[in-house]
Amino acid sequence: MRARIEDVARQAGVSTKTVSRVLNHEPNVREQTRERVLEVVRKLDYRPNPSARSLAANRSFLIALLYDNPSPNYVMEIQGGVLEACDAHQFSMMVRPLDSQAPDFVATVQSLIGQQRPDGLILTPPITDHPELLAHLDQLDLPYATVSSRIQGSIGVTMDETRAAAEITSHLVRLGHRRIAHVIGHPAHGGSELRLAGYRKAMAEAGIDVRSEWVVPGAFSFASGVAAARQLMALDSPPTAIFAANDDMAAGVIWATADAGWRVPQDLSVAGFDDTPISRQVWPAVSTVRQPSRDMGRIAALQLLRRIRHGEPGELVQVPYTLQLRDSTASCKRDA
Amino acid sequence: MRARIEDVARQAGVSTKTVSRVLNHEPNVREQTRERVLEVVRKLDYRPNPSARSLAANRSFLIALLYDNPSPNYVMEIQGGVLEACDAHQFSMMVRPLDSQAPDFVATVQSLIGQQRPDGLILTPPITDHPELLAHLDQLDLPYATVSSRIQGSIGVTMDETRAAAEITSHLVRLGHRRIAHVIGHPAHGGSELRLAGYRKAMAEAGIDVRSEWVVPGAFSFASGVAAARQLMALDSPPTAIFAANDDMAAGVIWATADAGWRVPQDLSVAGFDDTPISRQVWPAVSTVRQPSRDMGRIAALQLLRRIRHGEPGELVQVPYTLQLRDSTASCKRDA
DNA sequence: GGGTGCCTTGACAGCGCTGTCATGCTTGCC
DNA sequence: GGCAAGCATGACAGCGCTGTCAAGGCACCC
Repeated sequence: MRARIEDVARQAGVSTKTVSRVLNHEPNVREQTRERVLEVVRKLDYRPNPSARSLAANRSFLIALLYDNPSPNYVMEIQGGVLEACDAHQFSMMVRPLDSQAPDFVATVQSLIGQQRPDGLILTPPITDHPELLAHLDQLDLPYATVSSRIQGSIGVTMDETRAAAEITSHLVRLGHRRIAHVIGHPAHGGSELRLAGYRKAMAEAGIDVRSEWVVPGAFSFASGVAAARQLMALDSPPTAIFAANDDMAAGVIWATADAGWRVPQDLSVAGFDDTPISRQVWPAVSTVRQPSRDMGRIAALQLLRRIRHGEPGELVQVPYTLQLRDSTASCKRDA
Repeated sequence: MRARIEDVARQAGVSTKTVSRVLNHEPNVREQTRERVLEVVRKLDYRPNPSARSLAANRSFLIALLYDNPSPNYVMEIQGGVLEACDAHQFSMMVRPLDSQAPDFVATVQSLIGQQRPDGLILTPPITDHPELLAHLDQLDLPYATVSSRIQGSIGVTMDETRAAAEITSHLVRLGHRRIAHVIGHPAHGGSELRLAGYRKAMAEAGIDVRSEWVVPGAFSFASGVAAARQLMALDSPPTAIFAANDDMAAGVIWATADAGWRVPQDLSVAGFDDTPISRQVWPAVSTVRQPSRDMGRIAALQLLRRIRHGEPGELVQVPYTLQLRDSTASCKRDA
């Protein structure tokens, strides 16, 4: 049978409550007592029973990571970061794939909360952009942190997507491109607008008029990249560069151009966003914007835990991005 | 305040124990009583407190999914399947990324078990092939299910990888190829051997002698596919087809050939294994073997739950594969 | 009619922790 | 020296459920 708190208490010559104090880093324990307890804990390899702890403390020590199927790569990275933070704070993590477009979305989340009773939630895009859910959570007074979103008053982690999108667009301009198209992301995803705004900003700064046919809708999927590329290649005066709002779509664009016999980057430059593995696994490798997804997961979880554990307000941390310039972008040949 | 079992019992006019019986599908409850209880449960939207349940029942109602970073795509699929099964049985799932090569691997798992106390484990490759861990789990008498492995006496789910590998190799033979190379998977992964065996079997059946330089080591990564392809292309008489033991490596092979100016499938046919999204996201799309990963996750979890919940032995279920023939394989041109 | 055995139900203890509150001890200060 | 204030610690109840065991009710049989 495994050790219980009572065994530790007896061997250390203190009450169970004192052991509990030591284990939960509560104040007002003499240093000498603390050490004695910790020694017995080590000796017996004592681990508190999480169920008993949760029951008595009326908290689950659990946070839930909610996602709605952006790329598996992205989710796995975030998940890894969140787990890292949870481990460091004796919390556990549960994951929940969801369909944020479903009519019963909020009810589904509500049911999940009712069953598993997490102490807090981590929301990833596009779930971060679901006002009805956020309102519901606020009403329940259930803390949540958002990843990569700029919800007013929210805590979590964010990135300046607009500036990043502008920067990679400017990179294309500097290479000599003028006819630069943009494939928009999924409309339910707040990042789509921000990236589009960045594209427009950079184009405006370069003094280039954006023709309406250069801006085509996408859905963050490989397939939508293929469709967008076909549409753009069919224009009378096709673009010489395409900035897709994520890597999957950029890979789709490259696939479609290869399928049509175009060469990248000679005939067309292609840029993506996110630096997911797929950006390195197509040929040529895609120039893109790297966001530190794993760190973002970790930071979001840490902000949430600060809030849950210590009642601190928590903040919205902005993380840096970096341009990853690879082989899919080059100076403009076709117009030369 | 949320409803407790006592509230349900009072309103239904029964004891708490009877409510407990109904909720846990225990036998010997009169039908009429059961219905009355369930009605009150619905009315009050009662959900048992998982911590109290675990504490009293001395079980965690938790299963742990252990993985060591094969592709994120694969893990996400398995994870989705396992979650599905858990949801259907009121269990929860925790996930755990691990490094199965680390010296303290077994100790890490042990510590995880000690802390979270899962009622069972789901092992995914290559963790399924770690004899020391399996021995340890048997000794602890902690049930586990394996995915895609053929451990004697284990429960879970498997696929006939050897036959699948033989079949896709035969497909290349039928296209007219004779110089067919194979890129082996990661050596710690049991599937690598099985796929290699299938390749050899098909070659033998076709009466083709396998030259030793055609069989090159890989590691299931995109980069290892690139390296293997470069090695094979440098041969005096390079192969006309390459069967890589997974899709990531097949994508790497295609990348390397494009980089070297070879055309697929005109100059070289390439086949993969697994049917992960990457197989459709490179150009040309890769011919591969599809295994129903999500179903496999679900089935493995179901077998494990049968064992945990009902003490049934559980079995090793074999699932079917299908060949996905796409554009990366074609009849042999170079030798014609 | 009475005994046997099964079905159905309930009383109650207790799972292993933490919150509350009380207690004794130390320290600092006038 | 005496008193207030704060620190360190422990006793105890109770979190919400399930396991155990006992008991009552009922059907069925000889």
